[in-house]
Amino acid sequence: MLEKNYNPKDFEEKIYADWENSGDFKPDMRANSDAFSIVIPPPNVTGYLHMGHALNNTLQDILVRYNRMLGKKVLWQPGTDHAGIATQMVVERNLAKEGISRHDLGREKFIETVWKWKEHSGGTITKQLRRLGASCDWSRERFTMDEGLSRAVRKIFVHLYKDGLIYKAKKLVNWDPKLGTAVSDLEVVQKETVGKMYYYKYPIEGEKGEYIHIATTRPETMFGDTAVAVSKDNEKLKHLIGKNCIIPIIDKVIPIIADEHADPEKGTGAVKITPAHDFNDFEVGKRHNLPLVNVLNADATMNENTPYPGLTTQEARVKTIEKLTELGLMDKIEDHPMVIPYGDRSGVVIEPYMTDQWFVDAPVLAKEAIRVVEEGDMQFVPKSYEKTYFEWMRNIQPWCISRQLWWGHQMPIWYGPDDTIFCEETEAEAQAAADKHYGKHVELRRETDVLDTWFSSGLWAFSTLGWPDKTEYLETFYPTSLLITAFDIIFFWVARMMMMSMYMMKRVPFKKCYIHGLVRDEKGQKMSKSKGNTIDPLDTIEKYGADALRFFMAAMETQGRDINLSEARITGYRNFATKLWNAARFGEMNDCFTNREFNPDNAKLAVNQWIIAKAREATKEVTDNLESYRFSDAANAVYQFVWGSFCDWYIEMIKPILYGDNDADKAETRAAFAWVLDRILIILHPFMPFITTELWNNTAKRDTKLIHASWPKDENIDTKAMERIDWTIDLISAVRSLRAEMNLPAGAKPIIYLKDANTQSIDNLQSFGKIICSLARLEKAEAFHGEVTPDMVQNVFKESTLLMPLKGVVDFAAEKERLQKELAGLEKRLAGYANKLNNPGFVERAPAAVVEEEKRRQAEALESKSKVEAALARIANF
RNA sequence: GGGUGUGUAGCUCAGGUGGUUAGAGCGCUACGUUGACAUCGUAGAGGUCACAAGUUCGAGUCUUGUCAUACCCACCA
Repeated sequence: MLEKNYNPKDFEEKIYADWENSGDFKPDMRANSDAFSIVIPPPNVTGYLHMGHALNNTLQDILVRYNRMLGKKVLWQPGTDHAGIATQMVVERNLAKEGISRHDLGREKFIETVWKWKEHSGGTITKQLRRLGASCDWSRERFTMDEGLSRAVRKIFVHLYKDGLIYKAKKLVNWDPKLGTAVSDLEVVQKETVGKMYYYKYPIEGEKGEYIHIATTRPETMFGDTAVAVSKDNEKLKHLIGKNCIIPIIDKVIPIIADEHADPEKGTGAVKITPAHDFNDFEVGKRHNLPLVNVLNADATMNENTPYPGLTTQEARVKTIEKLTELGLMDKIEDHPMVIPYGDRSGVVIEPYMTDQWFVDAPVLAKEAIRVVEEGDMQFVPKSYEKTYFEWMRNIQPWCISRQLWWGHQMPIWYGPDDTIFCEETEAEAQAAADKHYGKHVELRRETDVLDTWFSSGLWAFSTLGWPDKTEYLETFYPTSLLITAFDIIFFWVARMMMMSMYMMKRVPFKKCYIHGLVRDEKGQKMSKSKGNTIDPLDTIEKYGADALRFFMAAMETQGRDINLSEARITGYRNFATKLWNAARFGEMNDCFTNREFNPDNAKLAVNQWIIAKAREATKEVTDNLESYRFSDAANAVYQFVWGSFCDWYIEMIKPILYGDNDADKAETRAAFAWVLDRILIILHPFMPFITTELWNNTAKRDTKLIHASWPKDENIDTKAMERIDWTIDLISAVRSLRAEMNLPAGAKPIIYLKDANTQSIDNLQSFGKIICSLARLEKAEAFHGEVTPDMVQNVFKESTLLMPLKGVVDFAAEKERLQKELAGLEKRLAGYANKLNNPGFVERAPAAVVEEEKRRQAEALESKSKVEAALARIANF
């Protein structure tokens, strides 16, 4: 028995628990069928589900469930990411509340604390994914820091190192002074700000009263200047090339050099060169062999190479300007719009900073990753993201993978007493290598840096399947079929997975990559905690059910576009679920589910043939659209079929049969109803797994669970059966329009005569007369005479020449009088408008808006007039 | 500066290779409690498909340009 009301909270969690406990998400490894696999984009282990996850995982689950029903061996591999920086920050923040820093604890204790915290609050997001209905094989859940995955990380690291593709170098990197670590280019966000441009001058050595004028946004870095550059094409300044100038305050002599980096059009034409604190200057420095002078400490305070050790850059800037002014060297200060780099996690200004770091030779790895996409071994959906990918891959820079953090994969690097590097998978192997190298036992020191989180994420597609071991799962499911992810992660993750897999596995990590957009708020604004416009998907699920949220995501997902969250729309899809629920209850009340013996190809009644054909047509549409990743089209096809065909027409049309007394017709119709409802449950299941399962379980005793029901393919669609009822529906709609147009009272039961009907329509009228009369509320529907083709009949409907004798139903005399009165009124109004608008005084002097309004009213009245005239003409016959 | 999108009904958006009358949901108007459903039904109003030129028998769809808008990358002395 179905409950009267659709209440998803009553069954969603129960149904999920049953799937999980029965192992329904596990692939049947013995099955002799194709494999389909997806690896989940691992959410942060300590994260919470947000709308982006809801979208991402709904799309994955739809395809996973669909492919499972196709009978494939399906694996959806779940897991979480250790999220180095993010997690370390959270734990540090928690410690800070107790007044403890990580340094108080020490590295080992701190990592222990993080693990404890992970155990404690790590399961949240996976529980939330279950609530959404994600049918991942949780028995295979992995974590990027678990032993197996760590082994994979060490192995590939050593491999890359020995191939010369990982190297250590002292380079200028993006330095996050708050976190005290290097970060990659991708982790830096540029923000527009209004800053100041400082213009001042350096005295020329040995030429009293001569100066070179420079401009900078960061005067405090002048103590790190090791040259001033001028273009050799700069007519005004080129005479200074080869001379020296003096950095004021510290009175340091530096050369004036020729370099094309100095654009005569910009600033003063002369550029101070600070190789240790600017990426461009670093390159200039390399070209001219300039020394590097570091002026900052790791926490971005000034160091002892400056007159202001310990001060912040801001404080030092003020002091420097004061001093320059005092020395009479300041020219001017101007407001200057500029872009400043910030750490995307820490939110502080990122400093270019000289340190020893580890790099992956990304330009080399990118080659194969580019080639396989060019050759179509991996395809982006939508295809346009290929360009973004190529653009980035072709201009890729070495990837800085070392982080001066504690939480993460410690690099498998050991140093000997003379700093010789030993890179091995285990400490024992490193020790052995070192002992051999030195010819005696030595003490080794392990590299303290950990790896960028994305290094381990880059291995996700194969490390989760058991690599480096040769496992059955790796054999069966690699390369994975598909990756579904958001566009903002193409560079971070997709690109790195491609590089890592091409390097290590010599195969693509996934054959296709579906990229979706962002979920924004109602107004199209990006959701963010700081704006306070985030909506918790769990709240939405609580209110409307997981099915409604899922269907919303599917229905809104059109390739290449962001989704604006709309509560009204989610409500609409909850209503859709209610509608389906009630339709099922209708079936139950009419005893449709007792006899499940039914062969749809043997249906005799036209309505049943019709709905079966429609159901098959809808199935094909859903199938085709899912195959081409057109989620919205697939969702809309089910929606239209369920609401527009099944509920609006089929149920209405079978009422006379079900309430009638032809037992054979009744039996067939009941069985057909059950068959169609089953079909709906099957094709809707990937989108709304909960309600469909609940209805499946409550409408029959089944041998197969819905989640494993087989997806219908290659069916014969009887278009003839569709046309007959479609014709009938058109006729009923036409009559209904006419009734409304003629203001017929609800109780009126007129007769219609179909003018010039042909044999087909005569036949249709005879077959469906009862249905037509019932749904259009007619006394009788009869054919007129003559030959008319079906599309001409349409025109007949259109022109309203459908004959509808209404004597006795409508008082024509009164109606005529009413219409004539209305016409007279309209004519009077029209005369008024014409009078006004023909008056030059009005047109010239009245405000334009008023004239426009008057014209609009005139047009409106004209339109009404023609309608009334048409109505009068129509009833003139009676 | 380089690149990629977007601009269609009051709102939010669909509209594979050009092809009858451009669609949906919400909102709006009128009617309706007819034995699944008011979380509903019936009917209806509402569009110069941003603008301009071009290709074509035919353009929302293709080309070029303009305007508006969003995002990505790089740089900014």
